[in-house]
Amino acid sequence: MGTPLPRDPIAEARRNWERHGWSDVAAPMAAITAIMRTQQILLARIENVLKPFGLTFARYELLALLSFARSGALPMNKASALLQVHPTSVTNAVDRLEKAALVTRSPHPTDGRTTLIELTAEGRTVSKRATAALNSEVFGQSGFSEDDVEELIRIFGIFRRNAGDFDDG
Amino acid sequence: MGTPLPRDPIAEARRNWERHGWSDVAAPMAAITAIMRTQQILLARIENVLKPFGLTFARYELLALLSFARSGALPMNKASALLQVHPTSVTNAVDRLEKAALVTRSPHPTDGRTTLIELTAEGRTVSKRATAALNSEVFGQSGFSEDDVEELIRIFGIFRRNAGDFDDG
DNA sequence: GCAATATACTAGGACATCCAAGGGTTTGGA
DNA sequence: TCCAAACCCTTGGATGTCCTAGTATATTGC
Repeated sequence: MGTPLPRDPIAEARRNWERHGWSDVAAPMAAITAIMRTQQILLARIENVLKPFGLTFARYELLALLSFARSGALPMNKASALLQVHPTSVTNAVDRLEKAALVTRSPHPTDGRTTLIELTAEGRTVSKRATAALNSEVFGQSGFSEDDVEELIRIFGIFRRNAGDFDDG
Repeated sequence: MGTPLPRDPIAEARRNWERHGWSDVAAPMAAITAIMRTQQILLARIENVLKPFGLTFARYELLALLSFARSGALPMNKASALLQVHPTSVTNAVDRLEKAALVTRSPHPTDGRTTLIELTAEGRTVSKRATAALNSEVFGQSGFSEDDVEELIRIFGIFRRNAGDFDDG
C-alpha cells in the first residue's frame, strides 16, 4: 500500500489534539485510532492467507464456528449471536459458502422459522486447512510479545464485557 | 444487536483452540480476535456520533486531516498515504464530501496529475463540531483506564512500526 | 381458539475497502 | 528531443457490514 511514512501519523494526530487544547482526550483518541489501524493490518494479513482457500475472514469465522459445534450444525440466529454480526451478514456468508458447497442449509426439525447451517465434508476439510494456515502464518507470528498478548486479552476482555458483549467474568 | 451472551465467545474460542492442540497459538488468536471485535464496537460508537453530522468515520478522518493541514488543502495521494487507505477510498470519500459541499477539488498549480482537496468554510465548521462530539462522547468515555490507554499506544505503536507503517521511533 | 406480538430469515439499498484497468501528466535516460 | 517508465486519479467490480422493511412461523394473552 505504500512506503513507510517518516513519522507515526497517529503520534502526529495526538500532538495535534494536544496543540488544540484537547489534551484530556488526546491519549484515548490515539489508542482508538491505533486499534482501528491495527485491525486493518491484521485483517489484510488474514485475508491474504485465506485467499488461496477461496475464503474471506467472515466466511472463515463461520466455518470455524461450525467446526466446533458438536453436531457440525447451528441455527443461523445462533451463529449471528456468537459471531456478533448482523443476521444479514450471516445470510450473505451462508449464501456464498453454500454456493461453494462448504455448507448446506436445512430446515429446523421443530421450528419452522429457523434454518440450520451444516458443514459439508469438504467444508470441514477446508476449515481444517485454513485454520492450520492461519495458525502458522498469522497467529504464530502475530508480532506481539507473550506479555503483550495477555495484556490485550485482559484489556479488551474488560472492554467487551462493559460494552455488553457477555455477562460472565 | 442483541442481548449479552452468557459466556465470552472469544474465551470459548481460546479454549477450543487449546482443546484441539493449538495451545501455542491460542493466546495470540484470542488477542487478535478481541482486536477485531473491539474495533467493531468502537466503530459503531463513532459512526453513531457522526451520523447527525451526515458523516461516516472515513469522511470524518479526511475532514480532520484537512483541518490540521496548514493551508487546509492536501493532494489526494498525500491524504491516501497519511490515512493509510487505498487511493480509491479517498476518491470515494472526496466524491461524497464534495457533494455535501464540505470540500472542493482543485487542480494542483504545478503538477497536472495531482488534485488538491480543500476544506470549505462549512467543512471546517462541521469538522470542528464533529470533533467536539467525538471528544466528549467517544474519546472522553473510551472505557479504557489511563494506564491501559498508554499500554495500547505502546503495544500498537511497536506493532505498526514493525508492520511498515512508519520509520521513526 | 384467534388475534396480537415476537422471532427468524431474506431482499434491497447505502457505504466502505480493496483490486485491476484505463487515461492523462511528468520525468528521465537514450 | 522524445519515448518509455513512473505517477496520479477515476471507473467498475467483488465483498462485507449495517439498516429498513417484508414474509413466514411461533408464542402469548384474552
